[in-house]
Amino acid sequence: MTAETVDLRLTPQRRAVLDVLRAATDHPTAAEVFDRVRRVQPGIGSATVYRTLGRLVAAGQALELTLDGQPAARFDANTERHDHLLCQSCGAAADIHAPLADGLLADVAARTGYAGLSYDLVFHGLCPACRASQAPSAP
Amino acid sequence: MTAETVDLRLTPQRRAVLDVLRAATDHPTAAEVFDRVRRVQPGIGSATVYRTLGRLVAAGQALELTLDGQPAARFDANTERHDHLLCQSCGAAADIHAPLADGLLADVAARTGYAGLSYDLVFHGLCPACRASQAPSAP
DNA sequence: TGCCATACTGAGAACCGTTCTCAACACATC
DNA sequence: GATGTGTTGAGAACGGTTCTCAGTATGGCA
Repeated sequence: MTAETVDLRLTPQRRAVLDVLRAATDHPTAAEVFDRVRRVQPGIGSATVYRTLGRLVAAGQALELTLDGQPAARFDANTERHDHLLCQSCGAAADIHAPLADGLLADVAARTGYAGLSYDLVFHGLCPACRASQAPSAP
Repeated sequence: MTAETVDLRLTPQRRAVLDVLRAATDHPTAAEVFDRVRRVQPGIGSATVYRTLGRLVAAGQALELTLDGQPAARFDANTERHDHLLCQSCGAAADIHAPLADGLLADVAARTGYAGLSYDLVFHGLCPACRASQAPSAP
């Protein structure tokens, strides 16, 4: 099935949420998605946005990320296998590819007896902009 | 400093929270910690438990984990570098060591310009018990 | 075209985990 | 004992999310 062939009725509200998510590169929270969707669908309610995000995640059309220390979930329309990089200072979240060593997943499965293993890998650090702004200046 | 030398006054309430956390192997939520602490300190309030957990995390005496799809944070008194394994069916969380390939962190830092990188690695799968209970039985 | 069953919507209440506020208390120091 | 500081417990408040429900839109069918 193509990315368009969602297993749910594609109402204008749902299309708007999907469009906002696909246009976003900053891993918006549900509240941010709601905000952006309201610009094109002013009458939409927050329940609809939450419901739609949940459906999209369930249908594999979006990913939900819960990042340490952040109360609100973030959403990502990039459903390709990828990892995340999080700035501890400004909270920015970026996508990155940092595949695990070959065999690590199989090794973990063999050691633990778990089946159908997948993983989430999140890097934490200080982004270049925050490094620059926090660098100690000469006195 | 030793594990006992916490940078805060060690009141009976704080000791009880720390004891509960150290005795736990199941990554309890704050509510679960509260529940267990109340068995030994019946008068303790939830605010004290949340405050203490926050202090312990800030002091490096405990780790806070926020796991995808679970609204409540979980706590872990094992502050050694380790990863986690999460059962998608029963929600059990286990500790595991699955170190990243040498140089991956440096590679990510070099590629992205981020500094002071650390990471969280969480595996998802079906634990042996859930596998057994969900195995299709012959008709 | 009209009817029906079903799915979807928006508003707001409810819920849950967490944090805040504040008066009372405990403790160390003098 | 007086003082200052940090801690406590109760409960209110908060933010994010889900639930409820009446109204509406949609698709299938005759």
